[in-house]
Amino acid sequence: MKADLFGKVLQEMRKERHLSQEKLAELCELDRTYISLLERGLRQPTLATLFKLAAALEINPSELVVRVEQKSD
Amino acid sequence: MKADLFGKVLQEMRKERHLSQEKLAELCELDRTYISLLERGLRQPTLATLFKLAAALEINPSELVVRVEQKSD
DNA sequence: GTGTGACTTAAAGTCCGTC
DNA sequence: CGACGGACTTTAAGTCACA
Repeated sequence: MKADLFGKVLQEMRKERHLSQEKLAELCELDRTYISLLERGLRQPTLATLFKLAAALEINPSELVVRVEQKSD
Repeated sequence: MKADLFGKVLQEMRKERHLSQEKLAELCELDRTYISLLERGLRQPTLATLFKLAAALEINPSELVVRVEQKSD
């Protein structure tokens, strides 16, 4: 599992929903720049952060993980 | 999402496979005491750790998360 | 609207051990 | 075999000024 896979998935999901990093950050109550760090693969989320992000994206946390798995192939 | 849900799922999955904490730790190259901390809900895994654990349990990472989601209900 | 570096604090994760 | 503790190192969490 490459370190930046999650970030790419996150960015894709965010853009599919036409959200800015700023707006997403607001929705999940995280810092804008932290979203940026995640998308660039400079941070790996904890499970708790994954759940927050999934909630903001209105998706099941497991669905987010599925997308990461698919990218692993 | 309660803090100890993941730990319970992890312990269930481990026991289903008749693995000791020590053996699981060896399989995923994590510390023996850390598995214990996870199962007791005193630590939350990062995404990378989730993938390691899932690999050792021979399950998809997303399946692990699904189990956590189910417990949330 | 985002990238980036620097930073502090909290938590992840290790290693030693005892019971 | 697992709970638990202490001391430790590494990394995530969370924020900031600035480009």
